[in-house]
Amino acid sequence: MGRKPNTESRRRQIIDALLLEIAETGYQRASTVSIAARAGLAPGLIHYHFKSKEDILIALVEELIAFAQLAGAAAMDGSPTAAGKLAAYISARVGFGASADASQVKAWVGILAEAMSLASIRERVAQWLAGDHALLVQLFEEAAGTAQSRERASILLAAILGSFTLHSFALPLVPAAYAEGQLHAWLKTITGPV
Amino acid sequence: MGRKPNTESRRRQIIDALLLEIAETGYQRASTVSIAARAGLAPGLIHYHFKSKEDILIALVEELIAFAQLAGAAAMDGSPTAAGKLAAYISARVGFGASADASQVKAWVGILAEAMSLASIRERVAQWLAGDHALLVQLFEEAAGTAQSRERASILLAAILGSFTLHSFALPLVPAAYAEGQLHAWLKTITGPV
Amino acid sequence: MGRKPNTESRRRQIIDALLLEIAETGYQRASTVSIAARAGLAPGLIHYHFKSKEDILIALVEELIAFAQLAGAAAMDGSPTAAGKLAAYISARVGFGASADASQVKAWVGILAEAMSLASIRERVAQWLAGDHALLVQLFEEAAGTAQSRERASILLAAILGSFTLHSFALPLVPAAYAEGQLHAWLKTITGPV
Amino acid sequence: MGRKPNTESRRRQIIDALLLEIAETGYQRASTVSIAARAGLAPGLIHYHFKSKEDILIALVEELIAFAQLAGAAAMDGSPTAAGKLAAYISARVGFGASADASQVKAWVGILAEAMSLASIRERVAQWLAGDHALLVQLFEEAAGTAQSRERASILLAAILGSFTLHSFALPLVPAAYAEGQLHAWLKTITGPV
DNA sequence: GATGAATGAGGTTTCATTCAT
DNA sequence: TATGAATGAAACCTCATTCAT
Repeated sequence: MGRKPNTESRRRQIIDALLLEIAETGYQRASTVSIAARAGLAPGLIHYHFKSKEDILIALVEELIAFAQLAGAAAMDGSPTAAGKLAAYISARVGFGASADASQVKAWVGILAEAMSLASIRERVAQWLAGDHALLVQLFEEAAGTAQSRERASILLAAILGSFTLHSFALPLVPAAYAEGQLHAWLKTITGPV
Repeated sequence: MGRKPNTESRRRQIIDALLLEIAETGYQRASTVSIAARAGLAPGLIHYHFKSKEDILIALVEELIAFAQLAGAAAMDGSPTAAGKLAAYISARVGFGASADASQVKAWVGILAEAMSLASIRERVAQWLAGDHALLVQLFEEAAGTAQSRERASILLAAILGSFTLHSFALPLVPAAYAEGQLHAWLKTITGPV
Repeated sequence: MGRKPNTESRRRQIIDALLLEIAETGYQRASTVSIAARAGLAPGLIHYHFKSKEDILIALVEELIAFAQLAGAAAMDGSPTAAGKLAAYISARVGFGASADASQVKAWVGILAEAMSLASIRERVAQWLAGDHALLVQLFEEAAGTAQSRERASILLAAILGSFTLHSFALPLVPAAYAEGQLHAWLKTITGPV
Repeated sequence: MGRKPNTESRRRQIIDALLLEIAETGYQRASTVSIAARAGLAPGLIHYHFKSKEDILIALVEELIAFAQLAGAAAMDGSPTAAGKLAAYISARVGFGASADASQVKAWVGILAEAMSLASIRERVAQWLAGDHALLVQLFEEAAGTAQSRERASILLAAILGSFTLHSFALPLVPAAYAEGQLHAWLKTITGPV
């Protein structure tokens, strides 16, 4: 007796709607009403399932981070060597365009922007970036020695983040899948051929 | 009779105030009142000198682009070779920390974010990026042949943009001036030693 | 077959929860959800047992009035004289701190406040006050003659109500059980020693 | 040149409007829109002159307290003796009905109610009550010795507060100006005839 | 040019009440 | 009876823009 809880599916609906809204218009321009409309829900329902608009964003960020981490871990598991793991990491991060969702990339750009002014988001994203950075530093050390491993990890992270931004601009003369190829080529200059 | 026009200095005051506001809280959270307060002006003056809030942002973007182009041109002028010009371009873009203002970098990140949802800004920034991209393509062709020049120009742009974003997070373990060194090193693997 | 009705106990649960909510945050700030939570019930149950939120308040007021009347009647029954009944009435009303619940006093203050703007509550409370006032007038007439009996009944009622309010502020320098002693002393100046 | 500030008169308009709203419907039921309407102002103007709705209430409380303190001080100044000051204090507080505004009394009842749940108001009112209490204690000590001075100050304060509440109910059989007479009579039983 | 008040649309959030299960 | 989701009407507040002086 009693009604079956459906909070989980509703939360997913709302989070997905926010992702699309961010991809199209950005977090600030996404109103709770527009989010509800896109999710096909009544406006008041948003705040039944989430404490605040910011809370939805936090949930979305958690989900995207979890997704990225799973994808990265799965890709790296296939390679026994540090150099191979680095290559796998690159492919997992910038190998979009084929399977991965274009909206997700755009949403990431919007989230990185929001992180500049929203402390809760900034901290969570910074924590994630720091974790990835530490992982990359370790892999570079194993694959190419201690020297410059922190610098290399940094420029790799920067190039990945920047490729998201550049991708969002959809410049006509920027080739479709340049990032993966270029980063693999750069990696080889450091670790040698796989 | 009449007072001497001070529109130019007032506009500069307002634009500068917006830059700081964007760097600290983002464009959307910067209100016209807060911009005026930071500029030390009365709120009503904002719309006397600018048609709208968006107009201030456009003016700021124009100024930042002009500044970047001047800096880039000045740096590249010193080198006769294409490889040298590429190196100079890199230094001009990511050699911040020493001279350039940290607020400017943060403001760029905020502007890139705003470009995602504000058409006028997106178009202007896209045009600028496209121009730089074309320039880089040409330099890579001169310095290293036709093959992959568009890909190389793209990853370079991405790395530069991403280093702005990463810089804004101020992660503790990211070295201070990694970008210039790493990008120069990468450049040498393509153009050979200068 | 069927379940045994538990409406009465459910109603009591809800009414008790409202009392605590009013004592802590006031009637307006008490939401039906928070009342349900405090009662340990599902939100939907509130409106199964009560037509509206106001209805719960009305029920609570009825209960508190009934409680006060019972206490008063019981106390006065022990005294054969009018002066004794007045003394007993005073003790029944302001002799809190010992047995009576501090929450009840706070709730009364909140209810008196709500009576200012909620007609249904105002009328019920006014009716009760009028009844007590009439009773006090009669007792004062019996105990000290007709003159000023209405005035005396009024100031006594006022002092009792005000002591509730003052009690809620919990001022450090207000003694714990001043009201009973002072009102008894005042009473003696009118009726003479018991 | 430039527009003349009129914030002071606007703030007064808004505060006065809130007083009437509280007297008629209570603080919680007074919406910012209804306050603005009563003041004859546009809704948005409320938040130009006040940070929040609570802020208006705080300003109103400050004004009412200042008014009460002035009235009390003025009245007490006329009497050289402690007993006379006590009598003057009583008249200043409960001598309403003739000149003083009935709305003010009702507003006080609403404010005392709000103090139960709004910390900022509670603290300010408590501070005021504590101040008056201390003053009364001192006067009672001068006029009638140390014994019970705190108890007497307390019951006097309670009777005053309660007479406000009772006044708001406008019970038909409660005489118009009972409080002043009864409290003066009570005072004489303590200090002796003036 | 300059000032600071005024406007009103729109945003997020709360919540009493209803309803499907 | 009971559950918990759903609804939609406010509520408070923000703010770009306009206007009177």
